[in-house]
Amino acid sequence: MTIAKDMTGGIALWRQIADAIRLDIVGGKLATGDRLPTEAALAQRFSANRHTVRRALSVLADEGVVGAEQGRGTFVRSARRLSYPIGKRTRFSEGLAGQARTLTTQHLGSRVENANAAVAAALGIKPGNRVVRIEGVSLADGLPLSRTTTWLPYRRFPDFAGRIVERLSFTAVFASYGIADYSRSSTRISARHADVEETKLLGLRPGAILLVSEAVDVDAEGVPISYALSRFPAERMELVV
Amino acid sequence: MTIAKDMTGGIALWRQIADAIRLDIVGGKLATGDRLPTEAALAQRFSANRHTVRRALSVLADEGVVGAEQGRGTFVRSARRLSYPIGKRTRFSEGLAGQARTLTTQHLGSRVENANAAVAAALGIKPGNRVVRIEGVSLADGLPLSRTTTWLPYRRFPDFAGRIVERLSFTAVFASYGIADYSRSSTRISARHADVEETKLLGLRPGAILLVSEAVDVDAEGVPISYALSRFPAERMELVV
DNA sequence: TCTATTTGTCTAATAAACTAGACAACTACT
DNA sequence: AGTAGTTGTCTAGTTTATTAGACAAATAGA
Repeated sequence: MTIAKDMTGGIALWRQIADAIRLDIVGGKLATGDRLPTEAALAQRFSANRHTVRRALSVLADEGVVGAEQGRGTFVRSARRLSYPIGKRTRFSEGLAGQARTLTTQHLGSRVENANAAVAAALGIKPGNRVVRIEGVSLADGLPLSRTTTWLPYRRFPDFAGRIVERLSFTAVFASYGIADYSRSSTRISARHADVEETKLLGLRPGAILLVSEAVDVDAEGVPISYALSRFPAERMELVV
Repeated sequence: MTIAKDMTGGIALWRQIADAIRLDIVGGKLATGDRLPTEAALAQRFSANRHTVRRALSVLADEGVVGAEQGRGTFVRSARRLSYPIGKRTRFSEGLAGQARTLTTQHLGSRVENANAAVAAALGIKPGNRVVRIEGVSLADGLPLSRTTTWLPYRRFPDFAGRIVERLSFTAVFASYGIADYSRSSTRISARHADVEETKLLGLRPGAILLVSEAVDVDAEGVPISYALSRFPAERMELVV
């Protein structure tokens, strides 16, 4: 990975270096326990000052990705990235089972609002129609994995918000509405920088990159039942189709 | 979209503002021809100086996303983002047909090398085995859409490099090896910043975000035939499953 | 024509990022 | 004990990003 020497892209040099090293680690070039090149060597590799490299390393140390030991070197601490499978039958908890010890979902709140153009198009209803909007965050072993906003048609699921706080999973609440099975109709994937709220809720550093997934689930008859906008930290997650 | 006021994340303020406005445009909040808020209003919205906003707008103007007109305001020029479909039968040219007038693929070169751990695992061969590596860039209406590196087992496809320059598509070359049909076995999707080479080849500005797709194609018997690492500019493309 | 609004351009000052060099503290090895 | 190599810390100077203010140039509408 080569990086841009001229700071004309609006990404600070220390961040480019941190991203490049993190990529070597999550990409498998450096395994857990490996010693990184010395600060001097990294400075030469990136054509940067040693202090700039140190700043990048201190960021990675704060993330828990590496750890420096005076006199010995800097070592890789942890190197795992979770995989989130996407397919016809995508279920959140099933997909990540086995990759983490504990998996929790926090419901941050919900409200009824009028559908904007994007939500209406996804759910196949008219803009302005009432929809239930649910905000949530999911965590694996205490580490935030995704920030999700879900919209559902109010007419069909008037008390969805009330039921989601009792039953823990969307699957269970859908079942309570008589929907035994549902499937994924489409998933759109994009990427962008995190904003302030996402940075806070996901425990990221400002400037982190998010994978953004927009998914529509349909019932057995093919009628849209939910539109979910999920944001995953790209440094901790990858999506698998 | 709220942005981080304190520049502690290594992303320059003008870039955060440019990203936020671009997101409003490709996300549909602003349509082609719409007038943006005035520079003063944007400065207030982002709690930044007008000059910082102007820098963000000049970047978007260079990208062709907006255009400023003295005395009148700044207007949205183009707002489209191409969708790249991913599924069991993913074919590059088919997927984008209809979204662009012209679709071209440039072959940047190829060579035979030894498979590293990642490539070997994807192709189901031993690390160190010989593989053909092919570099390419694809363009829609002259605008770069993806940068792809493909690895194939040398034993099975010794002259793949020679044939790809004559026949234009991978599908055609596979057919010349007697592979009438093939399908996508898995696709892993992640995101990161572009490096210098990718920035140049894709015609991006430093610091642009890439969607990274790692795909394995298999023949009718399920034997891996290719491992492709594609990088899409997140500002111009989204992936649809 | 006049006026309010908006983008374009210039100068200047402050804050942050980056570079440079020197030396201390610690480790591993001879 | 001595030495080479590594990370930790300090000072200082340069470049870049950001803010601040003023005014010119163009537009639209009264």
